[in-house]
Amino acid sequence: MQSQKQYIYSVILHAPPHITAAQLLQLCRREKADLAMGTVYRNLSALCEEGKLRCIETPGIPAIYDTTLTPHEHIICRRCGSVRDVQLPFALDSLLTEAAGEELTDYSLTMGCICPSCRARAENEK
Amino acid sequence: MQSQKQYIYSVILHAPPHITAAQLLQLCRREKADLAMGTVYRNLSALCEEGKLRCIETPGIPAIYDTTLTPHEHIICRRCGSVRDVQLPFALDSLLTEAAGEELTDYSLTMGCICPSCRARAENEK
DNA sequence: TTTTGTGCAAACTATTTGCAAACCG
DNA sequence: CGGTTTGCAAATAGTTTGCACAAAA
Repeated sequence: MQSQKQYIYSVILHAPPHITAAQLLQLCRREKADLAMGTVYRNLSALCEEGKLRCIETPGIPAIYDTTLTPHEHIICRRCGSVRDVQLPFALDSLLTEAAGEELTDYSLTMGCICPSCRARAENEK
Repeated sequence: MQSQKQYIYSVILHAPPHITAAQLLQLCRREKADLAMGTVYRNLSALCEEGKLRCIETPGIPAIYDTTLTPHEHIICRRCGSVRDVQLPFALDSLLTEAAGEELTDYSLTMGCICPSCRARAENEK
């Protein structure tokens, strides 16, 4: 039998580009009804450590797993929760390292917005 | 009797500049043994909404409350958890807004490092 | 007396972990 | 057989909330 890790990886590759562990579990369970939450988390962590996934942790909301490995940041709609990639036209980590005056082990950045469609909906409701 | 909110505010003003709700509770309980955790959280939230405090939420670690209101970012030692302010020599929010191409409601940034004293300690243990 | 604040305990959410059974080589 | 992976359930951590009572206005 195919390992759950491989299976989970194949599912996430064909899923929307930003997905939470719970959403992924739901997707997987369509085919494998007895897949356990713990297994999903364990394997997602493993895949992150292998460098096959990125995990975006943002305060207050569930972690989002991302299959895009090239450097980019994220903007999330505070109303509907949708996530969009943002390419910065400069090397943020160098700027931060310089400003901090010491080596960084990591940094975490998330931007918040009200996305265009939520904004439009809000307009309509006025 | 003085409201707990005023009391909590006065304690945090004289406490170390970055403090968690749990640490603050401990401090407060030296004088007021029956202060409740829920009360601390409720009043810290209220003080934040009044703009008297900033709350720095970072994935994986308890929120840190900060009495410094001028714009700055934070770097945290991944080994000992100590927090230090970092002044950026540029306006990050403008850069981010421009890169995102839309208005931001907020952004959250935290840098991680191994602080000098932890680094020194690690050297010694080699 | 109507509103507001408080202590307590329980609830909540996302994630992690211990363990025994299942699987794989 | 012996190490690894899984499902399950319980544990964890930080924070929030419901509620009955106390305080204040």
